[in-house]
Amino acid sequence: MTRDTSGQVCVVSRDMHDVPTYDPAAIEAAWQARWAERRTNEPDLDHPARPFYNLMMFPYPSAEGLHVGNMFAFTGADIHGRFQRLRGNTVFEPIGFDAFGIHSENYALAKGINPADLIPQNIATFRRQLRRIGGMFDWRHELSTTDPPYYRWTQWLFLQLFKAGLAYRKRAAVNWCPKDKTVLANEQVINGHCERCGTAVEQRSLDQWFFRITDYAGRLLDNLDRLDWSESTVALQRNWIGRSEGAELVFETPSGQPITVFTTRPDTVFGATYLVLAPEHPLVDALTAAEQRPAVRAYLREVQGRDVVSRRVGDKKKTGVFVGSYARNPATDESIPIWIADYVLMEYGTGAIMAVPAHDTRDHEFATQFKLPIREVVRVEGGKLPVISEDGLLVNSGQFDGLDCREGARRIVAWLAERGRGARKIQYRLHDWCISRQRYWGPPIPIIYCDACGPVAVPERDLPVELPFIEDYRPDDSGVSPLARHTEWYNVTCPSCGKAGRRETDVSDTFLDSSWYYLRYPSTEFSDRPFDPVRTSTWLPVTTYIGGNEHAVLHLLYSRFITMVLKDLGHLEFEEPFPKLRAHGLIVKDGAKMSKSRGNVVVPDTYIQQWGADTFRMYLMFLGPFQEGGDFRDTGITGIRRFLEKVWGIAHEAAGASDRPMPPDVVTKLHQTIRKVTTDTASLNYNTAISAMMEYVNLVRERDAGSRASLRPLVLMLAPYAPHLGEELWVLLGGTGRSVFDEHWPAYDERLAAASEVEIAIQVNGKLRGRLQLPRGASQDDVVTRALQEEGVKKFVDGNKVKKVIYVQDRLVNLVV
RNA sequence: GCCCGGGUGGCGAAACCGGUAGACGCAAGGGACUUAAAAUCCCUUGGGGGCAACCCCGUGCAGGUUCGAGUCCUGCCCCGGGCACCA
Repeated sequence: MTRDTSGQVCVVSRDMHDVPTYDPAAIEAAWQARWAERRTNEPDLDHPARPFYNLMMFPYPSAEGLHVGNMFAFTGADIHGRFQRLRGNTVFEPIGFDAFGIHSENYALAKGINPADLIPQNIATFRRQLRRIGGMFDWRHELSTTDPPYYRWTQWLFLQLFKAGLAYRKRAAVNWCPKDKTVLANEQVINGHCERCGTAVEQRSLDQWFFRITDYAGRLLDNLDRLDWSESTVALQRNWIGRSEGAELVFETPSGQPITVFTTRPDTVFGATYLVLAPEHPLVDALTAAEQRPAVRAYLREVQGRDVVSRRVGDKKKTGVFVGSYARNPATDESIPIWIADYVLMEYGTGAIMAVPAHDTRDHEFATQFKLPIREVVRVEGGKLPVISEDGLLVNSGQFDGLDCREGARRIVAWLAERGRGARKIQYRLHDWCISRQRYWGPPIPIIYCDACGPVAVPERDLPVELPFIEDYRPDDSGVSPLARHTEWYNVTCPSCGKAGRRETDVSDTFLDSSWYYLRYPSTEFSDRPFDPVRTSTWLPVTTYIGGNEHAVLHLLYSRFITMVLKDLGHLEFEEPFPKLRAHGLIVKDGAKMSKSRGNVVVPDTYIQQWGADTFRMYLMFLGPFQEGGDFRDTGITGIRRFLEKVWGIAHEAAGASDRPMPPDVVTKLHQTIRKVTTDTASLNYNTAISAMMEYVNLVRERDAGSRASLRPLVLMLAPYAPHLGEELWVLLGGTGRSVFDEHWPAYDERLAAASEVEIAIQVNGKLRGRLQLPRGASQDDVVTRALQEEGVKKFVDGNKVKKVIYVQDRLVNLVV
């Protein structure tokens, strides 16, 4: 044993001679330098043999640096890329930084630094860490969403949607902190209070930009069927899009304007005993009777005083007010009262509902509270109101009595449709995408307001609209972005008429930045186009996308939407950017998500310093299944290091010795190992692939069978996991050339992987009673004969007649007596 | 409430299509080497019983299907994640 100067314990091989110390720090630094110098990770993007676009979700460069969760994700994705390269693909593995947004801005605010100064520092740290872990990144194509040459095209993207009528302005409620005088994101509102100062948050109505993603809801949903995605991610998207089948029904009112409601249960219309409008519903004013006006006004004020978040929290007491007028139930022709209540949301359906208190929990609660009539129209045996089930029969429903709910729904909608009082309707839960942020740290929305022309697009030749450096970028009480205070930036001439105009001061959502970055990577060197058509057709859509389910809805849905729009506008030839997506699991610490506020963030740097990047990479992958994640703990990291030391040792011994033939059992094990490591690596089951390599190494050592022939395939399989050691040992075992990653993944021979002897389990009545070592392919008769000679078996057969024999070739025999 | 995961030794986990439960690794205990320790190497390690060969029990719980169930079915319980006054 030796100790090096850093005090680390270094292990020498069991033979003690000629084997140098495994020093990961030195090896890793040397190979990282060689990769850069030899351009090992820079594929020819114009002439790839077999293009393989290996994409991973780019990080937000936080001030804390890469955490273990990021490392886990990037390592798993990098192994995939390196494996695919060894399989003969030309792998493009880019990396970049998602550096705009409220997180950076809030952190900068807290520290009193300008984000324009802070972010480059953070990126430098990330870059250093990403190199240190040995990712196969093509740094030529690095991008940051905060660079003007990038966000120029983010703004261009906005303009394409604007010109296509897919971007529009609408007043919408935002959270407003009256003390900090700023707009808050929903995540910044904790139980109705500002996360910073604790003041109760209010609603404010502001004009905001929206993208019409709801126009694409059906397509976004239907395409999911033909994507090769992790099931968990698909389920999350389905949920989010939230398709509901039902009907829109029309209720006449005395105002002359009918109220349309959406319902998933048109079969219950005979039980609709009142209507409820959202407080923001446009007909509220027209339908309010004179004597109810003060009460309605008071209620609207009360609702306004609440924040956007707690409005949506379900289990609270119902509030509402009667407007003083009545509507006509289209099925019964009865007059039913019209109420307003904030449990009805303007953003979903039509902002109005027919209340069926007998068959909806919320309506039932409301009706009970305000003493409104409850009429049962669905009967279920033994059911107690409110009955929600669709497995019942209609009652109190005129000519539809006795029908089951589903059939009743069809007939009732058809009947109402005939009389112009309703129609079938598919409703989605998805809302249009609000992209405005009344903030500083984002790309300015490229619009100029002109009193004569209205909102005018900034001409594309004038892009980017650069984000000006503003010393004091704190939000103020105007409710608009601090950009408005920069007067020379703010005041411009209208590009259309030349008169005085004003710039849009909102910046766009950071999810817009990340909705197209994968299109940019292969084309970063082109300054005059967002993505080059040839490069794009060569490299896109993305071959494999690996990322976490925290982005299952927003990022992945927005990216799909933007790609569809670009296809419809003729800029792309495909409409799904990520045909294959794999979600990795979450790395937690002590059972909880890592977060700064919990104080359980694990910083990888010290581990890498102590153990080396190769050991740490493999340890993260050995923790559990990549697609499930797990709890981070550092016990056991030593096991991986010991494994790499063993490989190091036998490789050095083999390199110094003359070659000798492999024993037959080692040959068998080698082919079995190649088979298992190949399938497991391909399917991202990295933990079991590593186990298989360990088993192989254990056997090679036990049988003293280290040789070039037995170790070269191992080194090739190990290389994606421990790339620096892979390179080093490849050279040691006689490899020449630029890199081990220019070599070929080892092949296995199915015949050689078949062991000549197998162990067969003997069961009596399904219970294990013995085992037999037999040559592969033994016949049933032979096995049964041999089995019956076994003492342990005889005892349980006990002279009884064997009634039935179940034989599974080379595995098991079961004697039923 | 709805939608996904998951529940297996002291711990992280394996187990092809229903076919020998616990591979691989950690930790722990014992031994070898050493003046000693570390490292390394060897052995033991799901629970219970037995001198032993062996036997019984065991994959969240209760049933079921099957020659055979961690795996399939029915009904529950618990944990993690997502959505949620969505009509």
